[in-house]
Amino acid sequence: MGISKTEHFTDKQNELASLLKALAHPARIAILEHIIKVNACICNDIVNELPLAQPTISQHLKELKNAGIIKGNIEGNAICYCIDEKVIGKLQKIFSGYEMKIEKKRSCC
Amino acid sequence: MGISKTEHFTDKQNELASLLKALAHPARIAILEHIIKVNACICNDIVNELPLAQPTISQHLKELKNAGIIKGNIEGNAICYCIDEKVIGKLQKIFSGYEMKIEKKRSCC
DNA sequence: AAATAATATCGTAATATTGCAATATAGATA
DNA sequence: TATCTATATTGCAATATTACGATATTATTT
Repeated sequence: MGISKTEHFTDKQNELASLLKALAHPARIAILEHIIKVNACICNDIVNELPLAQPTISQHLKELKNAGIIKGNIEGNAICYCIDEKVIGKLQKIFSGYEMKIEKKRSCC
Repeated sequence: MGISKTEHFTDKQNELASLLKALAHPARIAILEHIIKVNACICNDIVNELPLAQPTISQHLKELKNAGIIKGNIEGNAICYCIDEKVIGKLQKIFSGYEMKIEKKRSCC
């Protein structure tokens, strides 16, 4: 198949899975980390930084942008990308929540 | 293609991407959340809980187990699954780290 | 206005993922 | 030992993802 049966899960579960999928690629992690490091940069900086062709970088940036993880501002003929704190913050909260619940219970295995 | 050029990225980046991929499916999020909720359960509980066929659940469990997110103990003819705290803890720390770095800088867009 | 620079989009080939029926395996129980 | 119960594996069809060459778009520079 290759298609996920999203209709049976909660909106939160689908959203989280979708966010994680947007980050679940080493190039997109590398892009995220590079933007965090330099605070903001244009697409071409990333093309020079990573060993991938320009259309491939553009595609990865689009996915990160669609997920709300980064945002881009037009600056002349370039586009300045930076992190949108909200989504990373959301992920951090979700994993903190998981960890707290797991710590409370434990036992078993 | 469909193949990722992992050889050009750091081990940490590849590992994180791989972990996130293991969680990047609503069924696997639902499985994780169910196990957290009930602390530990056998595969069949999940089959009854989720609207997916037994082989599909088994496949998702395998991926979560390979990623180290859950672990399974044989109990008679059933297998008792529970969370391995280490990996969720690792993810929580990584996202906390990202958030701290982002908060420190900010500006731009 | 032409050339250049930065980015996006399209089309496509290679590969990966998802879901499940059919079947295998292994322990429990009658 | 035959049957039942729980889980895993195999094989396959449908779909998604990844990567990139070719090309389009848009703004800047000459």
